[in-house]
Amino acid sequence: MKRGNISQNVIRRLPRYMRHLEGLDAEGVERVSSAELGKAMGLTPSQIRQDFSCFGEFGQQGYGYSVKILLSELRGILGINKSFSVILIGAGNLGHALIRNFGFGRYSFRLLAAFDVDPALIGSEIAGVKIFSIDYLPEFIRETHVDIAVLAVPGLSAKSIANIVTKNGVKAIWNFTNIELGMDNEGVLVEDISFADSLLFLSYCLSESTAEEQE
Amino acid sequence: MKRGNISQNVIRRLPRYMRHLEGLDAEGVERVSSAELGKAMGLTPSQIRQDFSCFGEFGQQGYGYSVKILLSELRGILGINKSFSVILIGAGNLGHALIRNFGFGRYSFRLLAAFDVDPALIGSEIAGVKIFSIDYLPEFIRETHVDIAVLAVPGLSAKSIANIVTKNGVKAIWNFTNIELGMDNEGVLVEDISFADSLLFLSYCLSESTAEEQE
DNA sequence: TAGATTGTTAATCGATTAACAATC
DNA sequence: TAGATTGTTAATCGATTAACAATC
Repeated sequence: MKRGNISQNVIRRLPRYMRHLEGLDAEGVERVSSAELGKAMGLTPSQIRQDFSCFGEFGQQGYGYSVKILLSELRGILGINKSFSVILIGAGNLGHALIRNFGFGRYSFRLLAAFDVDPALIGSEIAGVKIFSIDYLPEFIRETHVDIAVLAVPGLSAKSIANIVTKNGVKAIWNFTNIELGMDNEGVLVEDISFADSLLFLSYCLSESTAEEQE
Repeated sequence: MKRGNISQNVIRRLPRYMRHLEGLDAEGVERVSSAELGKAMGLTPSQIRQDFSCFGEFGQQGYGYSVKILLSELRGILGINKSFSVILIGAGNLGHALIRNFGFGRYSFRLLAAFDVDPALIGSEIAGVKIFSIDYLPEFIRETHVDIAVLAVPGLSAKSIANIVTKNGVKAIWNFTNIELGMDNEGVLVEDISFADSLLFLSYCLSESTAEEQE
């Protein structure tokens, strides 16, 4: 499987493809063409075929794609079969929401533990996930293989915790704080979820559309 | 201000510019050149100047940009001075997190009210925000101008609630559910925050980088 | 004035779309 | 076989980068 210079645009579309195909699979649909999928998702058939062809030949001329086969290929490409291990740092409201409602297991992520500074939380359990003191974090990471650390802490502690986890060998950070960690921690992958950026995009669009109405 | 065909790429960079400039402003920095800003953000000076020039001429030759002026221009462009009104639907863990920790007020969003189905929550207040029964939602929207509805409900009720809010005149939906609303509700803006898509992107990158090591 | 840096035009690069031979 | 649809190559379109005159 020789690849590595596939554009981010393509990769960011893969989870969407997967979700749509899961939907079709759940409905009992067995085959789908790039034309049908494109119509449902608002993409051109060309783009869909180009995207898939970055990774292999998953379809059949004259037939289309088998939903189940394509789904299983996409799962493989996205690394779902690797069952990456995850720890959560910060068990506040957002941390609770992630543990209880996100469903790490749905895509085979293994949520091993959560960490917090609050003595009222330490030692307790949420939906089967134990909450440890953050003091125990470095030791835990050294003793246990952790792929991904979820940062759901206040912005102020983001940088110091990012340092702790990267120093102790975590490979990736899923960053919910509004602090950009990118530059400092070379070698670690960082994926930001910025609520503010997302809402401000909406704000821009609203602002534009109301401005048009007044013209 | 004649514009309207500015690419999404540009617009999605604007909040990042704003945050960096807020940082500089807080440090007391008064001026910044596109070269300095580019270095700090990992962008080319050319791109930064191109981006800004979509909206006007905010700099001075030989000097650069006044941090305060640029910041205020960006705020204007993003619609922050319009103080858009927001309601939150779903006051579970994620809803709590948004009310308590997100800080709608920081960018002048006015969070008017929250809605939920849980009788234990209805009538209570979180950080000054009242929680109403979801039965009251249509009436509330008709009586009060609501720009943005935040959907922090379980996926199953996403579509029906999206219909309710759009029918009653809400202009935009900030969608935290894993349901894509785009196609159905024509005329309403939808911005998705998909936790799963974001984590799966990380999963892909991790998967690739571990594959490389084994070569 | 000389140096610096913008705003903008032109050049390059990459991503999307269209077309079509291959083939199920 | 005939019809349909892929995978891929070529064409187009758009976004980023480079260059430079304008000017503070």
